[in-house]
Amino acid sequence: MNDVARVAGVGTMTVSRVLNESAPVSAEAAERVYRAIEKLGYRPNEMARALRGLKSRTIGIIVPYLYDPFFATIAHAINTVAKENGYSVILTTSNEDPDSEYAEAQLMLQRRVDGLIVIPADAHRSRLSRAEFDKTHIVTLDRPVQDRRFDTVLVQNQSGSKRAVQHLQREHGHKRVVFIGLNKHLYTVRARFEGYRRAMLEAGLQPEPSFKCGSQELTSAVIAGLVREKNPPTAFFCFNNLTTRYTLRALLDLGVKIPEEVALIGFDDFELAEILHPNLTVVRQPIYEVGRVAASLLFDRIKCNEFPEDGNKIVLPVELIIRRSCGCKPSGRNAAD
Amino acid sequence: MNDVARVAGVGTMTVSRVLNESAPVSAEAAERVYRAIEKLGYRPNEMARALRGLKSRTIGIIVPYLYDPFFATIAHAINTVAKENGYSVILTTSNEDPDSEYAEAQLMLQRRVDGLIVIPADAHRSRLSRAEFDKTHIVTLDRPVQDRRFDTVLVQNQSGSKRAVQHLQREHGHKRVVFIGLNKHLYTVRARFEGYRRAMLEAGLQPEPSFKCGSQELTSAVIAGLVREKNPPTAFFCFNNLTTRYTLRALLDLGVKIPEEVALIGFDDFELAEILHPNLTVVRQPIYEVGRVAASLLFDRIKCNEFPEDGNKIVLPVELIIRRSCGCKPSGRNAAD
DNA sequence: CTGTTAGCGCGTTCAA
DNA sequence: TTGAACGCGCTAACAG
Repeated sequence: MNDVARVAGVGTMTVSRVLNESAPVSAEAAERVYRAIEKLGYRPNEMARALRGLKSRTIGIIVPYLYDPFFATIAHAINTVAKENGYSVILTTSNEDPDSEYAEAQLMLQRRVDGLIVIPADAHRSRLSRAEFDKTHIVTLDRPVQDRRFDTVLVQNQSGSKRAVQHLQREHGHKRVVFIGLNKHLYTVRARFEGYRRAMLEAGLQPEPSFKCGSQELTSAVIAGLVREKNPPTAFFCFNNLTTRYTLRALLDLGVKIPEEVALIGFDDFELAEILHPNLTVVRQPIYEVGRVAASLLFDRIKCNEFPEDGNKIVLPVELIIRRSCGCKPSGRNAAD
Repeated sequence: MNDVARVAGVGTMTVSRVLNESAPVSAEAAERVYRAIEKLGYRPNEMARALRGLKSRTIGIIVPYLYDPFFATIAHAINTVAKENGYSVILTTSNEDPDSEYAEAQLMLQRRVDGLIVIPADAHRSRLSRAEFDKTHIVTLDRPVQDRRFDTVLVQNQSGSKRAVQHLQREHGHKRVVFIGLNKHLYTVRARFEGYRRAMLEAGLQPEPSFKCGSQELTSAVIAGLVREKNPPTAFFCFNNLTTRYTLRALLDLGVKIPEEVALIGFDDFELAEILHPNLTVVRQPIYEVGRVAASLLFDRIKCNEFPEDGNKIVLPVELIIRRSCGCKPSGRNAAD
């Protein structure tokens, strides 16, 4: 910057002012500065700017995994909004481990991020509400934490699940619907199970969850056991993409026909759902939108620099996409909602 | 840091030395410093460290899109290696646009990244070799740029494609195999097409590429036209995941049976490939490995701080995963390779 | 409208 | 072994 100032024949402050448009500068001085910048290929050092005490123009994102398309899409959405706001994004993964999440969040603080967007690893053991994060804006998404101060973006997990299960019950007469979950620690598993449970209870039926479908092998074993029973389940409701895939695979290996022998609905839509045979009926969540909204919330906070007692809790709607795996005919119509 | 020094009753330099282990410090002084750090919850300001002229302990990644599982997986791999090296990652997307890529790369320089890993948007118009990047370590992957100085990680695009097409020709007797590409600008499209082309020419057959399958609609139109011909193609070779999906969807809509009426092999494996009906035969590339190797290369450069005339060019092997869509029986065996 | 002074938090250089 | 002074590149606050 000194060089620029010298070449332009002005003081460093004038250069700073030209760059930030923070104060009026005479047209000719500005012109000389621009030429000097061009000539020297000068770029301001963002580190120094941040150090000087203002904003780092950087936010952090912590997701469990990046290879999961759900999280990747969210990261993409956030990054897009960040760009629109002139921000950069530091991204890292927690591997669903609260300790790792905490360590990464601390590291981000050390890098002086202006805000943090987190998909919390474990709601119960989250340490994000510790005092050290008091002066950092935090938005959580997909899963909430207890701390009321954080803005949170969720989807209609419970009502979406309930609607899907009711579709199986009311339109297709299913009595024995089994819930396939990943594990019982995840907030989303519990919320979606609760929707399923209510639909079952309200229909006078017995909820039957399986929370041990964390791998293909486990899922295959569970499904095989179920299918071999005297009165096997006539439908499955799968918690997410992964469990849907495991269940599909297990059913395929067992030679069980969908939807003739058993019906299936999954939570979370994906690209190949309508290419699979049969097309999968799913509860679609607005993934990209979740990311966008979370990022917008964060930038609002950053702009106002407010730390409210109670953060916003935004719940985005989901949509039941009727295809064939539930037993409906290929009309391509959505559920009336 | 001043506070820590005061509480510990030492100078700031002693604190610095304890933190960096950059010089011997008496055990008792170190102990007092540790306690003061603990008490105050002190964390060093990474910005200031970076500003002081050394490393920022941050690398940048630029990928075209994040919602593409291929790129997301690579980002995940890089992030994992970065963590192992105590580095943070700034991540952004170029949207396949060289201008955007250039702008983002510049921004990363302003943030003083120690190195950059890029999936170049367009090999021909890349501006990564400009002088401003002379002092930044850059590794490219998936696609090369002309600049010989960069380390590059690629996969066997050409030989992998050739092998797949030869499998269609030799094991299943296909004569008319059509190549489905996304567009002709992408390096990977050209490389994989070249493998296909050679296989066809060596078999005395006419290569037939379609480079206009950039969307479902376009692909469906192309496939529909082809299928209606007098002697329609008996097999398709799809450039990547996306074109495979488009082609599959088009064939499905037209009611064409795979592999009975036409065979299909795609480049790049994906989770659902063995759940689809029929299971997809694919050329599998070691995605995670590509990311890992690229990151290792970058950290080697950062450690040695060398800027060689000629960078390494590493080509990772691919594997033909034989499933059912090529016409093979469901034996589950891989090709002999 | 413009330049000067000071300091953000750290690490290097030097002297004690 | 330790501390004091200086400067990395930038900008807020004040003078001019």
